[in-house]
Amino acid sequence: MTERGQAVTLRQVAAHAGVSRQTVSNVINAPQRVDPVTLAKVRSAIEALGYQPSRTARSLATRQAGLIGYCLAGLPGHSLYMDQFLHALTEAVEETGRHMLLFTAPDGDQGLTTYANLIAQRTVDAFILSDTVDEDPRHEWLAGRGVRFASFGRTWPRQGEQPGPWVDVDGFAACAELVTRLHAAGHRRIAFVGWGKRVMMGAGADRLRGWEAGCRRLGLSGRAVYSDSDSMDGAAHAAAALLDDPEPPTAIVAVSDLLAVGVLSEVRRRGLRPGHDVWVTGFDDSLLATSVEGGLTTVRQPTAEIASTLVRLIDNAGPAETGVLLTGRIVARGSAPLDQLQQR
Amino acid sequence: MTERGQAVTLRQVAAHAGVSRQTVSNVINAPQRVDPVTLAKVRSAIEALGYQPSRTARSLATRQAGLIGYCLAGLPGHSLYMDQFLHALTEAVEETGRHMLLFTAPDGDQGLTTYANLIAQRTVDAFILSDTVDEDPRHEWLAGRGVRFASFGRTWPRQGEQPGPWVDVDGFAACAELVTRLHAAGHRRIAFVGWGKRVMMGAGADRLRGWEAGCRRLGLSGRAVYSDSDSMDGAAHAAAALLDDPEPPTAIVAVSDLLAVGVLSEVRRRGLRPGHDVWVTGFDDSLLATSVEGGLTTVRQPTAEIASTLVRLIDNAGPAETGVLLTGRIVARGSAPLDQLQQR
DNA sequence: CTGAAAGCGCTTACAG
DNA sequence: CTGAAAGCGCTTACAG
Repeated sequence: MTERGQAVTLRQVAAHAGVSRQTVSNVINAPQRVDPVTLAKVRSAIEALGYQPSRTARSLATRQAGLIGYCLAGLPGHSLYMDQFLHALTEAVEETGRHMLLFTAPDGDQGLTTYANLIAQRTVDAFILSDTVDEDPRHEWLAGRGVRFASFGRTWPRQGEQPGPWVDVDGFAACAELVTRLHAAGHRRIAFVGWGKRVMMGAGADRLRGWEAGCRRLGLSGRAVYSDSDSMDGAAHAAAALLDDPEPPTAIVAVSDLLAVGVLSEVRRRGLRPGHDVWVTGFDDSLLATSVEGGLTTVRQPTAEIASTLVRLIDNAGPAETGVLLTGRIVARGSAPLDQLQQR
Repeated sequence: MTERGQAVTLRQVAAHAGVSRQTVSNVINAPQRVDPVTLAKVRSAIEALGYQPSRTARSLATRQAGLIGYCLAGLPGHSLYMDQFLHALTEAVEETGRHMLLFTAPDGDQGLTTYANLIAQRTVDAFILSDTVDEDPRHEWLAGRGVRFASFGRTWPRQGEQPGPWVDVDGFAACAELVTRLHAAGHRRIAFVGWGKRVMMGAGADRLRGWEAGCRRLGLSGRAVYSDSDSMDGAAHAAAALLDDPEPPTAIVAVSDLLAVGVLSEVRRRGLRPGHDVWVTGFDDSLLATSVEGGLTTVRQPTAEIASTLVRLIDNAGPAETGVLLTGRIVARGSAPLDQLQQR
């Protein structure tokens, strides 16, 4: 209760309970090897004094920071989804008794310096990587020096294997399934709206290929267009090009929720009704998906599972498990009222 | 280069340089009191070995965790803006040589337990609070036990003073100015779309009152409606009510970017042109603002300044500076092409 | 200006 | 089952 109240220490608990400091430590870290009577005595002393071990002291002794590093992506506003992800990740890390250490890093190799410093100072025990891009240099760099990490997203190396453990959501499968189910609902002209070609890589390309494969399998020849920016407006223009076609699509699969909302607005502006005249789907199940009228049909990422798997992979030193591909679940809403029963 | 390469320690640097460990410490922490020759010698040893002091050991000795705690708000997707804020905050904290420690907490008093534990374990030195709500219990609780913190947002206590240091953006002034400038642009019927009454508090109420005051000052009697949910759809319905009025508004001030985008979509659906037939403004300058066609006129929060001020307040033990009210800047875009020259 | 000593608050083998 | 000893890697006064 005093200003910055002198924290209670192990020593005080020991004195209070009339045992050695050693024993107090055992009560906390290895209670099974402590006599029940002693245990109770020490525990009530801990209770009475409100003792909690100092993380710092413990870290020094155990050589474990108890902190997992996570780099916040550059300014522009990384995907809306990352918000949810970060929350789930923080919870998953906390479940293992550790905490998340947030940091920022400049782009380019400078960024690696930040990772290096964090390791050199032993500030973190491991890293979680996200916002993974094609040929991401971080993975190989970290793996090369034996730093523990797990990546949300693949680096899609042109050759060789994915360096280090990763978790990803199968965008290919999800988009292919979207096509299958739209087809089953009667659609024959199913288009795709993707990110601009320059950023059409990694997850974006994976989703595109899934849509393509879905169409091919059914003998459909849909058209794919690309938004010139990662914005609703860019997607609206892309959708306009699609809808101006003499044979316009009756369904549009968008690579993200944000783009899907842009597509929706173009559909509405033309007096067309989403979910009736034109069906529209997104990806991520971000807050936008429940924010539009009727709701946006989208692919929900298994966020909690992604997070807990990442944390598990970090501790799995062995190369037994190198990658985990999770399944996204289609959530049907008004913008594309897919038959629930047909859901596999 | 070895697996989990044994980190270099002070002792090794001392041996390498042929001085005591003490002197190495001085080179790092008080170089001015070290002989230039020794300094150079030690520094080159540090360089050669790639030494960096262990944060944990240093923390134990200095009794400073070097970590600032920040609680991630509950799931639903706190404001889009919080993303930008978190990034800026992390950078500001890093500039003082510390890092951000992220954590989650259940709602209610349970949440306070998490804060208490973090302090008891001396895991963090201080907290940054955000997502502040009316009568937020955290502030008083922390202040009461002498825990350092700074709050983004006021708690709007019904009586008494704001407990502890805070930083906020003057939503009242920004919305009043919006009204003034819309009026100067010729608008006479300026409406407001706010958050549902249940959440109409804190920042939301502040902005509403600013709009009211702006109207009153000019003798305007605008209508305020509330979205029944924090969604584009809710805002679209609210806007519909407004536009169905026999004397519909020619300008609509929305309490957030998300609601503004909902308003925009309703405007467009009616074949009205934003920025021509109806002017629309938002708040936050989130990524949505540049994502809609023509862009959304909005109020930009001085994010970097908010963040750096918070960090400064944390270290200012003295009660000299209790609160800082910053000014939001109106960013004019297509949805409400306010005269740039008129900007004060 | 430099170094020997004590200490930060724990944990980890290791005796007893 | 319990305790005395050593150590984690630094910093902080304090002699010299």
